[in-house]
Amino acid sequence: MSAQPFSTHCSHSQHAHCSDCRLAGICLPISLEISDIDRLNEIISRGRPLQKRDYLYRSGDPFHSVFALRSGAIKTVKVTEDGLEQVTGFHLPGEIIGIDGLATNTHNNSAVALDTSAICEIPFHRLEELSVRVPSLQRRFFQIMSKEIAEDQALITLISKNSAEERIAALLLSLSARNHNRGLSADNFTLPMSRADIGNYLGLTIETVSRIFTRLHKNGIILLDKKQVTILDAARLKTTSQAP
Amino acid sequence: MSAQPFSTHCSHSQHAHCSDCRLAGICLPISLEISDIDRLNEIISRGRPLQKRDYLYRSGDPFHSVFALRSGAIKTVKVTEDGLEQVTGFHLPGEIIGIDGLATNTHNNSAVALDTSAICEIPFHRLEELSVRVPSLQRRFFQIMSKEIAEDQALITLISKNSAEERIAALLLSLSARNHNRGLSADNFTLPMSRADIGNYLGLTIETVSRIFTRLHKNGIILLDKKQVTILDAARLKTTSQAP
DNA sequence: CGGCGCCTTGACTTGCATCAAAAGTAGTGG
DNA sequence: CCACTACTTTTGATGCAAGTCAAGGCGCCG
Repeated sequence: MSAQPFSTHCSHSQHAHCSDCRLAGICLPISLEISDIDRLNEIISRGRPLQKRDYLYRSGDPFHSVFALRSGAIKTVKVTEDGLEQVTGFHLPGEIIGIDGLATNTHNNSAVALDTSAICEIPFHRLEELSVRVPSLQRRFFQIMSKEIAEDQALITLISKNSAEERIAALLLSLSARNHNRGLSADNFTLPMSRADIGNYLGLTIETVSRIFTRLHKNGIILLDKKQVTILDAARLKTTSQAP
Repeated sequence: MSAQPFSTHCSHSQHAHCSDCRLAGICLPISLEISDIDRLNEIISRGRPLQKRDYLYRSGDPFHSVFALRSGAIKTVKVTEDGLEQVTGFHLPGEIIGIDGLATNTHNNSAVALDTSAICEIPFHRLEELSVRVPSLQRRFFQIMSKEIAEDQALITLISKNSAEERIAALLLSLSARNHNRGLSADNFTLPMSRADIGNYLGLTIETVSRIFTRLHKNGIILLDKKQVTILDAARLKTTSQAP
């Protein structure tokens, strides 16, 4: 379609190829052969970027695709019967979103952009076809689902067994590790979400979140300017994340 | 092997057939054709019952089967790095346990009998083979996995947004509904788990669990004798389970 | 009978929520 | 570019739900 060369490394490009993507090492193509990556690439469509607050999908939407996040950040949200929102996860580039709709053919979460976000859309029926020929892709899929379960269970444990300070320290460490995993700085990154989102996710009020941040700051463990976090003492952050 | 006829309805029998099982309507065979149930039945093995406190599998065990609970009750437990236990679910007859090991080929939860429990073991590689010929079985499997995700997310919401009283009321209603679904009384049942298990599951201390039970009792909402629960006022239990 | 789990009850403490208000930041339009 | 409004974050003061500590009851089994 475009004369733009495939070799671009701009993560917002709508014309990249999976094998060129900076995130190939952590995204869906993990452990695929080059030729399989080509086939995967063919079924992926790259739409326009989402703006902050845009929905990628809404609870109740019919399920026909899963999505890979190329840049930006996404939160997934579950709305309860009584209208409360529960943030169930924050998603960074290289992560796969949307398998939640697989069973019922309907998404039962909503996914919202926290920032301008570039997305790869992967039609699920094509992925299923491809899975038949590429067993490692099928396995990769089960991995993603059960990673979701493991993360949810880790969050249950975090919320029910840890103090406010421990929960926030754990979240910072998780974001740090995931940034590091993407080849970015482990000690210096931007929080893509609001304090309200953090509070909602961790079962705390926004006031408590704020107070804990200033406490961590005063203790010389982190530096905090607006949404920019610098981890000054990762070791101490680790210890404060652990239950006594 | 045995001369015992297949028509037995005793749930502890090691010689039942899926199509005879009282739980056929809610267990794995849901929506299968008779002939498919036969094929499913052939790959299921029914071992001796587990005794209270016996492990069905332990975290770290190699994954080769999923299990259907025929009678009794099972809790699933996740052990964190720092050695704390988190109860992640209670499982009643007709429910499927053990898919958590699918991705890594290793169970990352443990499953413990809360009571004498009869189990059907379903070797996963045989199930996969059968799935190829029986698409509805494959779909059923995805359903089970994503039901697990939905339940975990519901628990996250419950713990992070609801008071102690609301959490316990919600648990009682869940147990009630699941009993009813099995054709048993919705208003009168036995708690298979200890107060400590309930507290662990809901993120509460055992003292709080006990106090809430006596409060619900004093308010005339439930009757409680040891582990025997009678729901006197289901409507009021429902309202106390909801956030204000 | 005595010892050991499990559960209940009471008195006290505390971490976090709530309420309230100010300070900081962003978005909009004249 | 600044003024105006609206949202987000911080900070402080106060109250309460649930945790902690401690003691006693009850059923169970050797």
